[in-house]
Amino acid sequence: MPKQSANEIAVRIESLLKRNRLSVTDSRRKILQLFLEHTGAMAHGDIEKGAGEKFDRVTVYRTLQTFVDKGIIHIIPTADNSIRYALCKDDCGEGHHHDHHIHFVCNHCNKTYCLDDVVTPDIKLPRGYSAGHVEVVVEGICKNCQ
Amino acid sequence: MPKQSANEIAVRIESLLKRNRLSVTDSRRKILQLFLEHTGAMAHGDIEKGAGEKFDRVTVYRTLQTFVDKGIIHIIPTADNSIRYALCKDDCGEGHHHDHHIHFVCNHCNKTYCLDDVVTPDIKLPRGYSAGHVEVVVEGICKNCQ
DNA sequence: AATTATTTTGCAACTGTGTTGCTTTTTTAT
DNA sequence: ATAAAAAAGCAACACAGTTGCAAAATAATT
Ligand SMILES: [Mn+2]
Ligand SMILES: [Mn+2]
Ligand SMILES: [Zn+2]
Ligand SMILES: [Zn+2]
Repeated sequence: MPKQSANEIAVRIESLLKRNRLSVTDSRRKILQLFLEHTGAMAHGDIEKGAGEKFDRVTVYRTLQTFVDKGIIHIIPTADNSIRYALCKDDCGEGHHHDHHIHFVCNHCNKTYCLDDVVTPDIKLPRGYSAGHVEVVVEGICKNCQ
Repeated sequence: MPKQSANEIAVRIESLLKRNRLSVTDSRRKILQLFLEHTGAMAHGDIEKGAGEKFDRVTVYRTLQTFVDKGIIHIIPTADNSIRYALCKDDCGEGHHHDHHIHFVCNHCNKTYCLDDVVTPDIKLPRGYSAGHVEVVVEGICKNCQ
């Protein structure tokens, strides 16, 4: 994949917003850009800082919520109760997330990764239970920290 | 298993505390009792309410933290960022939790269950990643809500 | 391009959760 | 019974997240 110019990225961001019937605003552009130029997942704090204190805290909360609702980003649960967000790469849309990959939290660098190629396993539940979504978070040492 | 008398339970609680080298106090007794007479997991709020507003909020926090540290209870992560606690049934101890079961959250009654008999699956990770703990939370409809 | 309608933002104020320092009370050891 | 150690309660605080509302920005219409 050739490296994209800043302009190409901007176009891509705008089209992503329009495709989701969202007004194109500074905060949405900036926050989407952060996600695109970031590999791992981001905590709310990272995003607030990354946006350069240019936007109000409330705007960041509302923007993230909007993106989750539209299926643009998804939430990653962690044991320490600190929500992380990451871009959806599957065919998620308004009202339906289809993220079937697992998540990895590195104990060393503390980064959170979407392992898009590792699908969630089938879990055999006891009689009477029926499964909807399965969430898997693996904790360990990541590629870069070995 | 024969139904235990109130007295038998009290003895069991006290011995559990002593085994973990913890002073036997009212709050610890009461909170352990809540866990024992409860099937599912409990949120902090449930515990605070269940204890009958008899103890300070801070005491409840500190008691739960102590129990987690000692390997008496474990934390269950959820997507909505609300921590739940449940008794450890495996051989957990101070500094080492060994809870290898999965967790189930019912979308209907909103209860959280430890499925002690369902062990966490082996996850095949991409080259370079090494797994430590694996956390699985399944969301769906529970036995009682079908 | 200008006007209007709609949506989003920022601000302030508030709520809820969890933490910390310190004093008093309770529990444990002697 | 006394002394030492641990835990509880209180007050104050820090921090995350929410809400209502007026101002600003964006989108739709003329
Ligand atoms: Mn993901
Ligand atoms: Mn459990
Ligand atoms: Zn790492
Ligand atoms: Zn249920």
